[in-house]
Amino acid sequence: MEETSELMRIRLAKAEAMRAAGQNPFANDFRVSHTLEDVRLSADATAPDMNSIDEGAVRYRVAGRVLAVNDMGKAAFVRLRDRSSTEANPVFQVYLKKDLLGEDAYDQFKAQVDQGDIVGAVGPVFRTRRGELSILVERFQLLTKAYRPLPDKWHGLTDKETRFRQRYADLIMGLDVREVFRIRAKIVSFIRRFLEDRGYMEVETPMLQAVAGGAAARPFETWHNALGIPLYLRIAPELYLKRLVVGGLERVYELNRNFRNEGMSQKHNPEFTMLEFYQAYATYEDLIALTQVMLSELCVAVHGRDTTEYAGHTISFAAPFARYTVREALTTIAGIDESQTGTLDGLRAAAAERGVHVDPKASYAKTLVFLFEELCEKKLLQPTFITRYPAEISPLSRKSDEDPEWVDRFELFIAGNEVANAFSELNDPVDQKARFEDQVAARAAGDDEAHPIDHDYIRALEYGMPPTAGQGIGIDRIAMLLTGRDSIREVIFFPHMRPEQFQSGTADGAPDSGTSGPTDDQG
RNA sequence: GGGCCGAUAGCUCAGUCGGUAGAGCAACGGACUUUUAAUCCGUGGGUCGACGGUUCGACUCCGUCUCGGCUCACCA
Repeated sequence: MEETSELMRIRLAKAEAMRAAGQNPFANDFRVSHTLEDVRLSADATAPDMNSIDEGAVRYRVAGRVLAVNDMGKAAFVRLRDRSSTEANPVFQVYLKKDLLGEDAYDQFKAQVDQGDIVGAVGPVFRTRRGELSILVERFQLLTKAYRPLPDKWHGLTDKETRFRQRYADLIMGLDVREVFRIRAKIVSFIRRFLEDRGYMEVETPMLQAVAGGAAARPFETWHNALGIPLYLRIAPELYLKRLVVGGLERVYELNRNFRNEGMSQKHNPEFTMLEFYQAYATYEDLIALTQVMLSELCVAVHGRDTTEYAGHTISFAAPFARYTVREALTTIAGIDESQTGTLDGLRAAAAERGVHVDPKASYAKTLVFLFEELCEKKLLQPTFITRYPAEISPLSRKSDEDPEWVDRFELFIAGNEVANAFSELNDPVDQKARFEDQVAARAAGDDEAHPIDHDYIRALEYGMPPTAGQGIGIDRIAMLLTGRDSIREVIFFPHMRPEQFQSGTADGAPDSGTSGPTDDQG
């Protein structure tokens, strides 16, 4: 019988008492005229003291969640929070006086309202003796009874598991959390505007794909009953976006979710948000220029300046960003002799000298990139473009005109993380088919992340794709960077976690409701 | 997957070298008509993550498990 806490039972009883008195504890007949911040902005300079309120003063109709109540018997301050609340102004207080509100209404307020409830209040503004802007309440209404009590008003929610599982409670209490997601929303809308201003069209391509291509990752697999076939959640939209470029759309972008069935960490969530954009008649060099402008303007849009603080470092988005080839990075950043970076034996020797274990079966291309990731990546704090990747590990990239062993590709690193990957697109269908076949061979040899062949994509290229450059940017990582968060879970509303085990019959009785938990023999 | 750490009231935490637990906030009753984490007096609230073992006795010790955090590995 302890399924419902004492605190909740008391609140349920208060709602029942309201119903018995003909009142609705979940009313929806209150209209708001101003957010709490609107009130502050429109009245702050002019608010009179309580005894000087003009008869005809503006009446504000506000609503919000009750964060705290200071009850002084025949008067009370109620502190409200709404969508306009910020860390600078976390609550706005309204003042209830028994003589003004009326005895019945005031007694109802005291009998009905708890912290956490959502209420509406109407009245003129005034300034208290201590100088705080407040509303003198002439009408007060409980709009939504909260059955569950709020977390500690001083400490808020701190347990990360609870914060992520009950993001709603986290957002009620944590104005800094709201701010993170406001910045994230701003990032997304800025990028959309930025690309649309340059003639890009936003498109949506399949998330359920018969061939999960466009990247090297393990996909989630599902089953389509009607067609009787397996389908995969996309690991990237790349191949579909390029089909649209073949179709003549020339500048397209998609900003949406990808899914990868791989490990979770502070930097990886099974579903994550990726921007991909493609521009015909452009090269990866054009995208380098575009990316510098996009990111520095984005940073200014978010912070008002082109720098951001991350993990104790000031990251500057002032163009031009640093730029190295993979080999140059190994020389300049890891201190490997240039002569060693040109051969597999040289790379192996350099790795051995530094105590880095490399796969003895790995090719020159794989070893080169592996060593870059091991020795250089984490050191790239300021935005840095790394170019000239090996063709072998870039099956969708255009080979360099000067040297077909390399491709016209860059990755962008900031604060030690890869945030973008871009290249001039391979648009020769014969070459693309050959590269796919190499990948098929690699898969047969045990590389389960080798790219699967996509025959329809080859057919699309056979119609002719204009010379094109394309880029992917990890939006979650950009959001981490611009909000100073060290975990991807802090910038995703509902990060994936193992499902909670609920006891059957949670809130109110319903004894034989749940029990649907599989009673399996531990896996 | 490995290592380390954690799980005690609604929330934030303390605690018991083994004798079934405390504080603050929240709640409940009372006082208080300008408070600012309001204040003052009083009260209730816990299967101490789960299961097993040792023991006269386990919240505490041991084992297993669950969930989470950090970290390493993996992962463009």
